[in-house]
Amino acid sequence: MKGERTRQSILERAVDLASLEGLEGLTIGRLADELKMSKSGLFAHFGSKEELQLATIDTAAERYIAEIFRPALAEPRGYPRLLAVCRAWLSYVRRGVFPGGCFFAAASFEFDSRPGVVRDRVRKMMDEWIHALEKAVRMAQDEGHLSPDVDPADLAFELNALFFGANFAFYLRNDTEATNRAERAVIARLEALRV
Amino acid sequence: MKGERTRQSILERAVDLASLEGLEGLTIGRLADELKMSKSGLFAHFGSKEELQLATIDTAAERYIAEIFRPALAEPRGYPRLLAVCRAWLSYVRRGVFPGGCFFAAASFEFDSRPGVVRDRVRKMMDEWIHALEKAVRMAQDEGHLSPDVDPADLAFELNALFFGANFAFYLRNDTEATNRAERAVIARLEALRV
DNA sequence: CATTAAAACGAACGTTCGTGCTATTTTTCA
DNA sequence: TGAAAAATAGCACGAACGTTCGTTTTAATG
Repeated sequence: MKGERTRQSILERAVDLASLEGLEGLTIGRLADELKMSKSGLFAHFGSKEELQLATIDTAAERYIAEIFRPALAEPRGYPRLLAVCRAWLSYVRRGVFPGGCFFAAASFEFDSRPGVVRDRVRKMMDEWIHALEKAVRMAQDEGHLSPDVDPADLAFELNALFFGANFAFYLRNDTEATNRAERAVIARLEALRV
Repeated sequence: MKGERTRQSILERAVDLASLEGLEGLTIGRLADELKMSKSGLFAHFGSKEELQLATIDTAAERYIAEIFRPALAEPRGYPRLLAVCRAWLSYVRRGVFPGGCFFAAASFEFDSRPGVVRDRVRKMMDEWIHALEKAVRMAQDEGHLSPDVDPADLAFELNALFFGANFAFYLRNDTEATNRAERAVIARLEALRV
């Protein structure tokens, strides 16, 4: 009972720290210090650093879903919901939901060439994300809101690229216009496909 | 004399290693092992890990420029050269010029929220890259090949996003269609702006 | 060929990493 | 309230980290 609460608070911190320092730069000692716990006490919750990393990814996924999907599901399916997902993504960058920028963009580039269970988990999450985007596109087509000619996988690829590009320009280049550029591009692309 | 040659071979290895493990994951001991050198002998070339990281970034930049710009400069300025840069970028992903995927995409996401001279160097390089892209766009406009209505910064943002998106899909998701999707999107966007 | 400077080495420093024990404290529940 | 269980702390470990040092090997030069 108590353990579960502690575990959750450890993971919330771990997510923030990992978004700043990377999943590999995430360190048990530093995490314990920040939480005023002993290394071993914290460690006991996970049994290995790898398990901590996996649990951190899962916790970040919950935050991601809560920020991106939950609000969009309130919109009617089809074009409005698709647009809501896009807007939610850009708002999530602007608001700095993760202090070091999108957790999954960072983890994706950190682990894209590092075989192992951590990479597998990141990849699984990103596969699900892209498939969810494709599904949103397909629904907009099914509702007759969007041209049936566009390949959902292609459009999902493009939208995701604009999101990651906004994250890059915003956090590395401090381009305060980044999310606006991305939003204009998204809307132009979607409006052109609207039927 | 000899030292300069050694230094260069160290840096070439360092670039490859850093593209796989990250600039922070790049380790002097591991690098020395791979090159069958002593840690201290290698270390003496740089004086600190930070200096090694900076030199590694510069070496990666040379490879980047050689792969992306050099071939494009052979094309006539304007639309052909702009398109050549885009094609060069996607080819550079497909051919795995860096074994762990684009060095600068990885470094950008690794250091986007980590103040310090390393971040500053990565940012400087990426600023130059984006400005070069904007310049290519502006030249295409000046030549009368591309609509003057589009903001070069906006278009450069979009193109770069598609490149990074291709790198992401190719290396993390093993989407072999990634570079084709990106190429289709690039061409569709540019053709629509052609005058 | 001898001299000198440059380059590489091996050993050690203090620190931090992840992990394994054992003991102690805190929480839970009959 | 007291026994059992869960959670946390303390301490130690071997390995790896970046870095420093004095020494030895190699290369360049008169």
